[in-house]
Amino acid sequence: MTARPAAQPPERLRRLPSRLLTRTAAQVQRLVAEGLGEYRTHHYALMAAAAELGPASQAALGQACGMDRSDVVAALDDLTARGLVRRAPDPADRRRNTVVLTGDGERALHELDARVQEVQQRAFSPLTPDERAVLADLLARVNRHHAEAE
Amino acid sequence: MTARPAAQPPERLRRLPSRLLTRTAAQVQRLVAEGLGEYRTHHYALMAAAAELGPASQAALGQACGMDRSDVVAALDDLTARGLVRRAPDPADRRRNTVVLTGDGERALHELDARVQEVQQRAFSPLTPDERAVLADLLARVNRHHAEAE
DNA sequence: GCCGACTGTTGGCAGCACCAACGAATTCGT
DNA sequence: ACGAATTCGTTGGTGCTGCCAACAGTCGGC
Repeated sequence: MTARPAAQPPERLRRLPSRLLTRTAAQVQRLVAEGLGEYRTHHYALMAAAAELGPASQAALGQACGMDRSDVVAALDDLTARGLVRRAPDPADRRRNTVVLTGDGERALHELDARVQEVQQRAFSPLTPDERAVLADLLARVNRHHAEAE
Repeated sequence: MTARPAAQPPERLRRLPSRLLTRTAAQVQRLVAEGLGEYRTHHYALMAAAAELGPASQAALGQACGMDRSDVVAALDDLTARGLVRRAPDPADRRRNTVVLTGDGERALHELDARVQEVQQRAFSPLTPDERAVLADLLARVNRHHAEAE
């Protein structure tokens, strides 16, 4: 070993809040992905939305999850293929598909809920409960500020 | 207008710290990307590393920026094509390329520094300076925790 | 001198976030 | 009532970021 210079990130990057934010998000996202196993975040988001909204159109689900219509299609294709969700044309508005969670879908969602909660613990384990709350609050305010501006 | 149901995200997602983190990061990242204009974050990171490390190998730059060797190659290809960086074989170790910032590169970096700083202001504008410091500290601790575990 | 490790390079993949266009269906404006 | 504008699902792309595998050339330790 030739006495590595420690390879510290450049000063400008180390002090850059946006970088800290995106890199930490990437680390946590990686943990989440591992926790979700065979599912993607899109799958979990849509199942959660379907469970809470009840029968809803794809557009409604997409809007609730903040995802693009085309990505909703792809994710629902996966979920229907696994029998976790049913897509049926809405008789009241034939443009729409009514999406509902199947029994298997509900079971899968509960399972994922557990896995996701477990990951939250590990992801933010360096912080006390109070600190986690502070972090969530600060992030929520930043998030909201940028979301409000459409 | 037909009284939109507000399309609030599902409860489970709204309360999910990891989601808050990743979505906020995405919002901020978008601002950064706009601020960087014709450059990517990789470009800025590498130029910053090159400026602070002085003449260095691609491997050293990549390690400093936490990016993959292959991505370093691609980004440096862009930067050399724009004349912002020079790649020369290291006579002391012919495996390596010595990378240095050109005059144009330094000027471009200064310009980007300014743009990036301006973006930080806008990105975290809902927070007071104290709160920004708290946020940075919390993120840094989470970040460090996951980084230490290799 | 050999073998293992490192370097740059190529080429690939996955996830997430987008965007454009299209046909079918519905709603709005008048 | 009827044409225009809008909505919905779908298809098929794009870009950025973060990876990984393989390979040839080079170097270091033994």
